Amino acid sequence: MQNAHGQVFLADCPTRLAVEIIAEKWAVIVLFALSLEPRRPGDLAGLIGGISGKVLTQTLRRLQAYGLVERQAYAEAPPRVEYRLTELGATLIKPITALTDWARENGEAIVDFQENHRPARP
Amino acid sequence: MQNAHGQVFLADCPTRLAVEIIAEKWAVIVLFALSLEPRRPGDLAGLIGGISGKVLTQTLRRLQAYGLVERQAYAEAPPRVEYRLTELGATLIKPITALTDWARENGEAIVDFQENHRPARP
DNA sequence: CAGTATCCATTTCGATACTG
DNA sequence: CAGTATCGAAATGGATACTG
Repeated sequence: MQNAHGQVFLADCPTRLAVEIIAEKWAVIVLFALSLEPRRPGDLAGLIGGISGKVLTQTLRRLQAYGLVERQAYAEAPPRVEYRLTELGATLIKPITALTDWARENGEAIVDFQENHRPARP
Repeated sequence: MQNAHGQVFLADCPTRLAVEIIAEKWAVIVLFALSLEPRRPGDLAGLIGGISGKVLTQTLRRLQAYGLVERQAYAEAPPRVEYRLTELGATLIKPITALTDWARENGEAIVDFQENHRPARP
C-alpha cells in the first residue's frame, strides 16, 4: 500500500484492523481470560476484576461481531450463558501471549523508568 | 495474583500495563513505523497517513514517558528532530510483529465474517 | 444470572490557528 | 519544521436501576 508520494505505508490496513480490535481497555484481557476454557459472564467478571457488567457485555458483543467469540445460551432457569473463542479467535491467542510475555519481562523496567523520570522536581 | 475469592487473575498487572500502552489508536502504528529507522515527525506523519500533528506529538510524548521512544533534537534552522526506539522500545517490536502478522493472515477472514453477519436484513 | 437502559464524567481525537 | 493552544465532537467507560 502506498501513499500519495509513493511511499509504503508501514501501517497498512490489516495492522489498523488489529489495532482496532485490541485497542480497547478490556478486549485483550477478555480474550486472554477465554483462552483456557469457555466461561460465563459472571465468572469472567470475577476473574478479571474491575469491569462492570455493562462494559463486559459491550466488549463481548464487539468480539462477537468480529467473529472472535461465540455465545451459547442454555434454556435454563436461572439463565446460563457461556462464551468461548471461535476458531478464528483462538488464532489471536498466540500474538496476545507474545504481548503478555513481553509485559511480564519488561513491565518492571517501564515502571522504573517512569519513577526516575517524574514530570518535575521541587 | 489472586482476587477476593482466591482465584487467579488471568489479567495480571503486567498485562494491564501492556494494554495501557498499546490501547491507543496510534501507539502501535508509530512504534511499528519507528522499528526500521529513526524518523522525523513529518516523515512519520506522511508514512502513517491520517494522523494530525497534534496527536502524533501526543503519542510520541507518551511513548517517551514509558521509556520506549527517544527524542533527539538538532540545533539547526529549520529545526530538525528525530525519534527513535530505545533499547526497551525495541523489545516491543517482536510482539507487535506477531500481531501485525496475525492481522495479515486473518484480516480478510474477519472482514468476511462482518459482511456475512450484518446487523439486520430488510 | 444475564442483559438492557440511562445518565454522566473522562478521555481521545480532529481541525485550525499560531509561535519559535 | 516542530510544537503548542484552543475548541468542539465523539468514543469510551463507570455507576445505578431495572427487566426477563
